[in-house]
Amino acid sequence: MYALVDCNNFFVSCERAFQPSLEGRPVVVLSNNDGCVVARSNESKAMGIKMGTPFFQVRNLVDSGRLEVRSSNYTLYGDLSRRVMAILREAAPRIEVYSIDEAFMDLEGIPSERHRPLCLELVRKIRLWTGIPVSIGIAPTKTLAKVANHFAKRYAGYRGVCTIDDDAKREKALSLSPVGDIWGIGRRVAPKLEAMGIRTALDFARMPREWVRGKLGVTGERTWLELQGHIAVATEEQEARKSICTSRSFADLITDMDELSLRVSDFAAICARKLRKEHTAAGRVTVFMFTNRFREDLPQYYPFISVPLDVPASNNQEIIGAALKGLKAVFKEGYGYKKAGVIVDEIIPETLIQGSLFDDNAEMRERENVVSELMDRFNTSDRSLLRLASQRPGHYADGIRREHCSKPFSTSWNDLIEVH
DNA sequence: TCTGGGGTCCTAGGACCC
DNA sequence: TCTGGGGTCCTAGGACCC
Repeated sequence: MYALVDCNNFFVSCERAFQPSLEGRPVVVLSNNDGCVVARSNESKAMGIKMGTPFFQVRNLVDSGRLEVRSSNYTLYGDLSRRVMAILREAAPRIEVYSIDEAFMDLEGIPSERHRPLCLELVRKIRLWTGIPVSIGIAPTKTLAKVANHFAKRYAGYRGVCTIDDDAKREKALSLSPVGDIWGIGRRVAPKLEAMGIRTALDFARMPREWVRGKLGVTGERTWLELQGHIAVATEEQEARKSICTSRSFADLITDMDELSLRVSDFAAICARKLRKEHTAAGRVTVFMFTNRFREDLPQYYPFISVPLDVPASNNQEIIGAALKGLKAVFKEGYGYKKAGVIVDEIIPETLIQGSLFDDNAEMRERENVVSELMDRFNTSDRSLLRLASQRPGHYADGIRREHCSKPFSTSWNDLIEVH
């Protein structure tokens, strides 16, 4: 059996954990650059505010005092996530952190009569120790655990924990779930299924396997199997990521190559830092940029360029150097850039780096690696005290709109350094 | 005026091989 | 005019997730 632990309205709950005045109020948290609504409290959901709503469409509610708003504060959310996951790790032999606010626990080895009491205790403990409310769904497959979690979240009677452990419960739950709510059935496929009269998860589960395979491929077939109670979505060991992307929208359009270079340098430095943190190196650096697609009155340009590295690297000098080389190759004057980003991929463990036959810079690389590691000891994920001259001074979020940001309540080391 | 960011997997088709 | 069959690997794009 699996238990899916999912934090309720996670970003909003993180804000509430340190600002009790938000409790019981309609609250939304915005995406980077204060662009869209990405998290909502139950109260703001009840007001009809949809996920992804552009902020300017609900700003009047904020101005008139009917809605609370916060810019996203990932330092805070990341820290609280880490604390929640730590509690789960103590409770179950194996957990898979699926996203910042969700984890699957493998309940193997725990007697079934203990499942619900254990999970009820976890709900209580996580709330008490971190301030975050969570819901838990228990079922024989991950997809069914997702379904159970929906019910745990929706109906107070479950006290935060819902179990699907027999066929009657399974069919009842599926019959009450719209097909589009199933994990793995997305925006594109759901309308097609509905048009064919498949409206609930149970309708879908009752279609013949071959039909599902033919219409939706192996991924659809896996979802179908999981709804029957057959495990088809495996628990992967946490492997190294295959790509890392750092990108941001800007508060204002950037027209100047030098200004854009500073941003791209920062994005590349953040990517390189993440590589080093995971003890990996990338074989390719990709740079992209976008003009503002909503400004149909302005000329549009969205180049995308990859720069291969002779030898996979993770130091700031090489990653930034490659990114700037790409930027110079595609940058064009006369456009207002709204967003840019850097992707590093072809990632391998640093222990597997092989020198190139034509690499006569091995010694220099070694020095650059040492310099980057030294920088890591002084920098945080928010701010670079040590940086290359091509990067910007100040906070990484400078030039990105964050007008409603709360403090990093649980990780104030940053600010202490600054005060000293 | 204002519209996010970061991932994974699968598949089809092209390049290339024998 | 005629010009096979069967693989693998890579990549771009689509679909999905949070």
